[in-house]
Amino acid sequence: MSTTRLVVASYIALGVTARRGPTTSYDLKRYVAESIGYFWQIPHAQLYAEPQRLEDLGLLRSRSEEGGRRRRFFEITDAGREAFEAWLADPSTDAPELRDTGLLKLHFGALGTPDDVRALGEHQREVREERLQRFLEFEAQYDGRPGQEHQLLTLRLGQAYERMFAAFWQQVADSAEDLAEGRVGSIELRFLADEGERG
Amino acid sequence: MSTTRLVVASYIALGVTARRGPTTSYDLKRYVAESIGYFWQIPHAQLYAEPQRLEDLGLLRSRSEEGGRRRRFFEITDAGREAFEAWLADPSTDAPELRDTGLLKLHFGALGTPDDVRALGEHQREVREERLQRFLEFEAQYDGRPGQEHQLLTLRLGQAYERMFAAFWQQVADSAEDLAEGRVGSIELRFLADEGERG
DNA sequence: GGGGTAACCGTCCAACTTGTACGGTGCAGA
DNA sequence: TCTGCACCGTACAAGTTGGACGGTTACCCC
Repeated sequence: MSTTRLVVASYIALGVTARRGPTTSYDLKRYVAESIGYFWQIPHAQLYAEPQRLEDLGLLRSRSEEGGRRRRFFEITDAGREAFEAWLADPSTDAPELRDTGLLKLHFGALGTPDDVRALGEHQREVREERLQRFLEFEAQYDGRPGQEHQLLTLRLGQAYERMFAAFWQQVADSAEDLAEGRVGSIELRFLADEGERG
Repeated sequence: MSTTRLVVASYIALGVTARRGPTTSYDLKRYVAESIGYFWQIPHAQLYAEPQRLEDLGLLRSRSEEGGRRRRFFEITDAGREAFEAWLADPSTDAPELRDTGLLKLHFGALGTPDDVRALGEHQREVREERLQRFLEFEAQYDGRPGQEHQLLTLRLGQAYERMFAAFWQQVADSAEDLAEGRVGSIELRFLADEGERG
């Protein structure tokens, strides 16, 4: 943490602070848990270390409460806002990662039994449907205040995403036997068939 | 690395070794780079440390070449195979993660300009289409040898996945202005419309 | 055959990250 | 008043990371 390079957690801290005004690390932690955390966990220790570092770099400033909980509020500086906006304006990103142990188990499926694969498919479908359900509920909570449209869009993507995975895993479960017998061709992957015609 | 708990990298080492027979850490590194690595990077240092640890746990055994490169080959033991198969047979998994800086930038899109969002959308669409292209080429390389069906299925999912993201980002680019003016409702997310009717 | 270079193979380690344990404050309800 | 829970933050041991380094073999071109 002694380097001057900004990492993703830095921009989360800057972005949340820019949006919310005075923000404690605890606020940051909750913000992440309730939004970004659903697809990208940040260990909370980092959300305490990072704002400190950003203050040293002049991108945030802080003031602490005198009494009581002595909470420490961070605010974004002009330099911080500039750094954040430069990041936003740069469309390039690191290679996206997808850490899905279920897919890894499927990858190695041939080393197990068809029953393993079917059970995996069914369980993963359930998990994905629960997540979908949660995401649908989140959308209902949106209150239409301006400034949330972009989040809403990521939420919609999340919904589509979970739907796609649920459909995928359902097919995996349905075709576990076929797969084991080498008939991968018979799996149509219907869930993406309509997509193929998009032009 | 002194604990006895197995992590994902452990199962990758066990699985690849089970499938390939005698395997060096370097082989492991290449295997990961050419398959799993496209959605889940494992630092190579871990692929050297992990087999050593697994040998200490009795799940792998090794023998080293005498001369030349003194390569160290690992093989799976019965205990190792058992541990791996138990893992495969367990359909539960850790919460999947999706580390996508592009989505994060979109999340904070309201703090930037519509042009930022459009540029982001266009760039991300390109990136996704390149990945899709690569995945389509991979499929052409499959030789139909048995035992690869499960990988092929994950590859197909990867293709659907990239297609979906490409379509999503295209829409983001197309609707950057609408978004900035609060008209998120006008974004149909066509790319998932057909999905919605799935039972 | 010699020289260059690229792929092969592995180790090391300083810097960084992570999870977990801990310790305290303030509020609300029993 | 007491008890529990949400709030708020720190500390640090253990583990992870990426990049530098160093040697070997195969191959190609001259």
